Order: sequence, then C-alpha cells, then structure tokens
Amino acid sequence: MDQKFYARPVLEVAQDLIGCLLTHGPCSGVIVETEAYHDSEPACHAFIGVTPRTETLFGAPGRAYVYRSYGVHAMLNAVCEPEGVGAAVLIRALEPVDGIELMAVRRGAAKLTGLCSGPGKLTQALGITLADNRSDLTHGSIVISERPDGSGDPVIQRDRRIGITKATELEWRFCLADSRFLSRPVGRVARA
DNA sequence: CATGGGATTGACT
DNA sequence: GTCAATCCCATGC
Repeated sequence: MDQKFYARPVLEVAQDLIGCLLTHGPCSGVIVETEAYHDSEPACHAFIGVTPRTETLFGAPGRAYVYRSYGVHAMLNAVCEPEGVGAAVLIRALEPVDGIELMAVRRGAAKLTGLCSGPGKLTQALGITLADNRSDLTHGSIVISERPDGSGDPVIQRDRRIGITKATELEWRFCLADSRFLSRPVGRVARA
C-alpha cells in the first residue's frame, strides 16, 4: 500500500483499512476495527494545532503516529490526508494471524480473542512502542498490506467512537461485521 | 517549574 | 459497576 492510499479523506481510509494485514516483526493480524480522527473536531489531538506532539499528525501521510495514553498504553495510528492536514486512523483491534505464541507471552497468556481486542492491547501484543512514532507504514518496521484479492469487500459496520469525551456524536468507528475480535460489540453505548 | 487531563486496561466490589 | 496506575505534553504562572 503506497502513500497515495493514505493521502485521502480519513473516513475513506478508515473503512478501507478494515480487512488489511498489519505486520510488525514476526507478528501480524487482520485489522477489524478502526476509528477516524480529524483536526476539524475536538476529539482529535490535532484540534489544538501544530505542537511537538501533533507534528506527526500534520506531516506526511502513511506514517505511524504512536503516543502514550493514560501513562500506560501505546496507541497506533496511521496518518492520513495530505501533508498539512492533521488526521489519522486509530487501529483499535486485530484478528491475530502470525506470531500468536509471542503475542500471548507479551500479553500474559490471554485467550486468542483477547490478544489484540483493544488499541493498547494490540500494541503490546505486537511489540509496538513510542519508538515507532513517525515510522513509515509503507516501508518501515510496521507494514500494512492490502487485503487479498478475491476475499471480497468486507461488510463494515459504523458506530460511535469509544472512550472519548468530545465529539461523541460522530459515527467514525468502523468494524468488521460479526468479528469476534473487536474491542467492544457494535451498537452499545460506549462507556457508562 | 507545577499542574491537570487523557483515543485504556485490568483488578476489585 | 467503580477506580487507580502512570507518563507525556500542553498550558499557565
């Protein structure tokens, strides 16, 4: 997948990433859940403008934006839209494919469905850290590759984003229909 | 320099 | 269901 794939509206890229394969070292998984973020809405880190932290978001598309959440977890995003626009797709869940044993060790022997069912979980399982921030998703240590031809277009469900406190009304979360590997089921109210 | 908040998770009641 | 852990960084004095 080339840079042009990412230099498009973030909502399109978020949907098109569903079903793609994400690989880091010996571990890989199929993307089953994403969320879109854009500098026009306050839930996006880029909403506040360009700072040292958000510089990656406004930079070249096709790069990784990795940041630490709640002081504990790394979150992996794919930077989208042309340079100068602050937008990214958060990778929220994977269906494990390769390196499952290593993922289980890193995660502490969780069940298969719990290995990558959340944005903090999948970075832990794949060994992605803040050092991967700004790395190139088209040729770097993290690679996202197209879904196989003939697998057909996946059926995608749309929902509200999870875990945010602003712009909660936007339905910018995309899930592979009926996947067992989502961070949460579709169609429930996120957060009590 | 001090402070406060957050795109989460997991342990506990 | 509730709640703490823990750190990066934006903001304000």
